[in-house]
Amino acid sequence: MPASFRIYNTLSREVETFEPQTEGKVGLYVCGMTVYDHCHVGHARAMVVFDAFVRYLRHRGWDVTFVRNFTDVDDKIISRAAEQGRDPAELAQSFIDAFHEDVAELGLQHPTHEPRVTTSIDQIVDMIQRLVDTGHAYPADGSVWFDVGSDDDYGKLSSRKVDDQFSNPDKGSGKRSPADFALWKGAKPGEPQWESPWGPGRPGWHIECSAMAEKCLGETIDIHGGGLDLVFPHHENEIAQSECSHGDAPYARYWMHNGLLKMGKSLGNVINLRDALKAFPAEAIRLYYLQNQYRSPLPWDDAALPDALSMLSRLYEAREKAEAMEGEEPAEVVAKQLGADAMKVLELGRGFQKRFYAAVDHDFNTAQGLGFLFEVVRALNRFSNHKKARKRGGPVVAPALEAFRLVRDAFGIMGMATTAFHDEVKAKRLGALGLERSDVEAKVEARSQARADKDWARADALRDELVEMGIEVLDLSDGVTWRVKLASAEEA
RNA sequence: GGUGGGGUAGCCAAGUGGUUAGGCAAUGGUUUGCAAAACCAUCAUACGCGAGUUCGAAUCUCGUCCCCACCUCCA
Repeated sequence: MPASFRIYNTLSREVETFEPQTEGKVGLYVCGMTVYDHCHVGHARAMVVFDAFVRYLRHRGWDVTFVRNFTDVDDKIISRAAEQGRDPAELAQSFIDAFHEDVAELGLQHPTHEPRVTTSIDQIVDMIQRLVDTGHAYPADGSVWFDVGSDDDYGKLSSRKVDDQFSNPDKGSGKRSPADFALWKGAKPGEPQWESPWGPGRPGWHIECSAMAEKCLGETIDIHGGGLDLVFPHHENEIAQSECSHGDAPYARYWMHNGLLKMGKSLGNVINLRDALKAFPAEAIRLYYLQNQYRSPLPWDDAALPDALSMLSRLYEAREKAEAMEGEEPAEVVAKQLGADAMKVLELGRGFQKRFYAAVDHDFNTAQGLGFLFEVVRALNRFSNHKKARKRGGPVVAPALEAFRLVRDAFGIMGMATTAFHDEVKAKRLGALGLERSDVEAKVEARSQARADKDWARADALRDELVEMGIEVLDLSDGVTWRVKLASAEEA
């Protein structure tokens, strides 16, 4: 029996309790990429939000069918291909491959289905035919247009009135009304095209999602997701197409929209996901998105990923301390003997799951859920300062370790072994600063020798050189280690 | 102009009427050969402004001032 959750529904503008159509099952459709370029960090937010959402629902016992499409034929693909003298299909495929590489490194799970427009032409033509047959669409000059005036419900998702939005009539397109939109675009010479009852052409942008959703999930899907910028016109048009071709069946019961990243060409801060992944661990990028509520606009600047990496390091370092703790006694006994700090860790660790579920079940509030984890971390760090924590604290921190595992399963964060995490951070940060690991280690070793010789001046000079390079040296009680400074991250 | 969403301490940010959310930065302390890291303390009786409802409001109501997004391709 899956756990109940609540989610903000753009259709009602309220947080609602999710009611499945079929007991225990969730059908989720999320608008994917138009593959004319690399996935950037803005796309990645949507990818991560819905990936984590699916993970979480599955963790909570739901049987989720997750569909995310590719738009692999489109005006932008065609014009980009023309610019580069490439074949549009080849260009689209190359960016699909690149996307798969990028999101695999980002740690995304595969959707249940990943339909493409070019392999869904039959379903698209079929849906257009149904719309033409029922009087909701009309052919003109080799294209087919959706008749917005034929749909009384048009505008219900975006609360827009047709008259307000379209004051400038298009000329020469064959459209009856400026609000009408293309279902089928008549072929132009040299462009990709398919046969249809209305002549050769290709699908319009909106119809593909309606057709692919129907193909993979049936007439009514449980949750339709996508970026907030797609509400109008894309999702509004999807509703119109699907509901007019389905009779009474609603298209989607819940509409879930993620907020956008504050980035854009005008801000000059558009970063490709693969470039971000070169400089930062995937989990830091995931954490950056999930530490904010998914509906809020999210700032994007040079400090974003360094900050997220700081947070992530704090989590890994705390977990490492907890993992190192030993002991076999009953947790209560140890906690009582070691004092209030031990009691606090035990208490917060044991209470974590309930608080975490409560937060995330309420409109997928990952930020609050992670906030609770940081409370556990603070208590854990504090407890770890106790002399006897290392030898006897194991049972006390066991529930805290369970909390880390829960976050790993639910969000796909904290999934690495500690050493692997530190290695990845070093490799990526050194790469970003243009440093060789062997050079850094040689200098660190030289400094250790100077320290052993009590040549403090030389040791400090070497340390200054390292700091200058962007490396900070940590003299811990059990040895010397080093890390790449995060504050010097300028290139992200 | 239309539609929607916001304004919470130095910055980011959660908050589902009533117990210190959280993160980052800064300053002081513990620690250290000196640092760093970690921990502790402070900045924090914060909620745009003005009224109202309530025993009690960041949270509800009304008014008001700003900001942002979308309305053209966008995640």
